[in-house]
Amino acid sequence: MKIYNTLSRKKEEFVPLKEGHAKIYVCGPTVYNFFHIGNARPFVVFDTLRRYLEYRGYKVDFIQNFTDVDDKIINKAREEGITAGEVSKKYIDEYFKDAAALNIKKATVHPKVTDNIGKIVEFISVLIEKGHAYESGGDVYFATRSFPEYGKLSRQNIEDLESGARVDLSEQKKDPLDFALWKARKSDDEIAWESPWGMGRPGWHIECSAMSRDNLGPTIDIHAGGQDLIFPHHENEIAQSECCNGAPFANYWMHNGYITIDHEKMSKSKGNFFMVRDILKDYDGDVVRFFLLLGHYRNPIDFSDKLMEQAQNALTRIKNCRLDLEHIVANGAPAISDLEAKKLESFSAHRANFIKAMDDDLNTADAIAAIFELVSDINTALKQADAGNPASSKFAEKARDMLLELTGVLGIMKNDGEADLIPAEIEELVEERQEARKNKDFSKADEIRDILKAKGYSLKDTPQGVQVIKE
RNA sequence: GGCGACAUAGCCAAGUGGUAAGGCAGAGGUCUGCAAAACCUUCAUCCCCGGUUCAAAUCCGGGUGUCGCCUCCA
Repeated sequence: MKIYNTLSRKKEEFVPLKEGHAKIYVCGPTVYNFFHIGNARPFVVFDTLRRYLEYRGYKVDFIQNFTDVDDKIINKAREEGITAGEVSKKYIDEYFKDAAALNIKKATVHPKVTDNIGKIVEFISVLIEKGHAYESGGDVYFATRSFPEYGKLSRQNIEDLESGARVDLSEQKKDPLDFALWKARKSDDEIAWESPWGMGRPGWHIECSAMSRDNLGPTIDIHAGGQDLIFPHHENEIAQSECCNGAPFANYWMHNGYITIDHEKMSKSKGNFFMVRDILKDYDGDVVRFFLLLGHYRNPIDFSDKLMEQAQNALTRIKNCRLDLEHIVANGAPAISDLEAKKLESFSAHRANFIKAMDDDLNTADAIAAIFELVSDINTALKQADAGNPASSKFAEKARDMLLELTGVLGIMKNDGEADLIPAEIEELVEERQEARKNKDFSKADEIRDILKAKGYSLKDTPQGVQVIKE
């Protein structure tokens, strides 16, 4: 598979450190609020990367951290009169609820900063010993100029950065480019830990370096996150890790594009954001996920109700196909026909196209197109079968399995197995309607259909009998 | 000022040298008691100007426009 590597600005063949294994670290959320659709994009995109690698037979170690100490968390705790720990615990729980709705798998490990203070302190100590960091008034700073390769990820020239840097006189840096590894406690109510430099807490960048190494070792295969993390966050991580470990930090850097509102970046500071929690009131989680995978992960996606509607309608086409197949699996003809067997064989071309697309830097848009082509072929086959001999259960089962195989890689259709059982009361009404139809009492039949609709069940009259769909 | 991305039909969106995928919406038709779904048909020459080439949406140069990073941010 080819992956676009931000480090080289090229698509490169993915060659893992160890054959058949992939070590991936994704920057996770700072847990002081529900996450918004922009935050959701990397979770969904890189979860899809993980699913795809697993589909291709890789064993994937997937680490996504929680930043559970930070100014924002401390401020939120003060506002609400609770502890920072209570704030982060709450939003970690909420993260898992929304993530589950979006069908995002749990990481292999979700390390938290507060569980790793000792390792972070040790990491910083090594940087000081090696002359890459210095203590100043209880703070510790990374000496940026001690790392000659600084700027290699973001392609920033260190002199240009210097001239553009904002000078903050309140800080005790030796150089404006230096950044904090450890922050001294400023007031007694602030959460803090002991360290060789006094009470304080880790800076933002150092945590990822420390937790990545702790879980995956000094060099990893893929480090991923949003484009806005390229500078300074990921640049700083590289500096810290490579200075400390004396080894390359990550071989591949992947960065997803932004979610925009009216073509402007969605961000918490601009206030133009939509929480996933709120979006889920109007749309299913799989629609949200599908929407995020409709475009290439490196391009921006504009979020709007209109586009969500489009995504919902498109996904419904795939879901309808699946429902139709399930109905035939249960009610189809017993024997598979030669024509059907032939059709099934031809479907493998769609699988091949799907793989080809995903192999090309995770081209989910093309992969989805392959799924739609499969859907079209299935629908056409079912249509043809209607004419003469009815579609068989076996055919429907095989076709459904392939559909679920591909949609499963993208995680766009929840596959909790069995469709919801239809209550006896509903079954009775359906029977009653069938009886009415048989007697050509169509007004009664339509009346019953309306009643069922009101109860949340819609009906389709098919050659294989009536299909009941729970909405 | 430094670095970077993008510009394809009404809308969304693939395609990086060989004559425009896929989806949504729309139009016409088939099927159906009706409905729903589905099926068939239909719907673009790729921001502008130059250049390279037998051949360019695709490469090069120059414009125009939109957006982003350089400050917490996915």
